[in-house]
Amino acid sequence: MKPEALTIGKVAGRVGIGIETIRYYERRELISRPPRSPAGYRQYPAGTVQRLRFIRRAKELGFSLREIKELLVLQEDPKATCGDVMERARRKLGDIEQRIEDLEKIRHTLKKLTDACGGDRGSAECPIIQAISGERSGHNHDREEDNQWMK
Amino acid sequence: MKPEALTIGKVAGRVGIGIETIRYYERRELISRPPRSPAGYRQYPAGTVQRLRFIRRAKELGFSLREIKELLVLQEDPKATCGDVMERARRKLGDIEQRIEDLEKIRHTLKKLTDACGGDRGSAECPIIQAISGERSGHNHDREEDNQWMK
DNA sequence: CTTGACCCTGTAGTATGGTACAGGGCTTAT
DNA sequence: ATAAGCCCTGTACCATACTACAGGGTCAAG
Repeated sequence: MKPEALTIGKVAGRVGIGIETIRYYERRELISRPPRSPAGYRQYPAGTVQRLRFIRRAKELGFSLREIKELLVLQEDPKATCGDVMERARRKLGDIEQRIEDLEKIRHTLKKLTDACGGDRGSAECPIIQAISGERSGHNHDREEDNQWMK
Repeated sequence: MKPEALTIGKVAGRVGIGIETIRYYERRELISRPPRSPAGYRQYPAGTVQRLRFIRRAKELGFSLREIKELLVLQEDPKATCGDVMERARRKLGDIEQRIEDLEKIRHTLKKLTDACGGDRGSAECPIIQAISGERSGHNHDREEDNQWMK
């Protein structure tokens, strides 16, 4: 008896994900089709648990399943280099930094808006509503679309 | 002839969105069903253009269509106060700040990882791959799930 | 030998925010 | 009067990452 042969439920338990998720990953080809028991049950080698943890952590780093699949291919390709991996990590880093920047702009605008609002008044006169409506107090009548009001 | 009565195409053009999007917003009840011409064409009052711009800008601030609908309801409710609006804006601000924080953690980890990688070596020995795999060099064998490896 | 816990496939639904037809009807300029 | 260019409804599809059945088979304990 090998130390291997985990049922899907055991694997799910060890990784901390659902059974359906594992089958989903199989369909998405992030893990390969495991051998089957005579009854047709999936029999996973211990390595699958590692692989699924890899997937989970890569997800936490913001990689999509599609990107994780690429990473897994690289990991197993003897011709692939560390540089290939780094390139992807760097691209993702750039991605993340861009998203942070975008969110910072939003944060800034939202902060200005909430600070400008006393909380009294009716909602129609609310400076927040008015700002979103485009009635900027600085009476600049925008020249048709393409304004970047959040600045 | 009133100054009103815009066809859906004109409205879409003025706002800079697609016709299908406007019909989608109608289904989502972000805009109300406009009156129809004898032939069944939608006839929009000029206010709809403003309303759609409101929607677009609120979207830029990170509000979902569901939340925007709430905002639009507040805007039209005479009993609603500015405080109701501010509450939503503040919640969204908190949201955004949380997302920024999460992304900062990711950014930090990703930066460490890319810095640790020379670009030489095969992909299997890549420190990035190894870190995601859970083979931390600091040989701390994690006690089964619930580790926060990104710290 | 029965019961409950587990496994199987296949399909469909969730949420989000649209986009893309198909198969018609209307309008407008020539 | 005819063709281009609008408009209509209804349905299906895109991506993302699952989740939830239905309807069945299998396995282990008592």
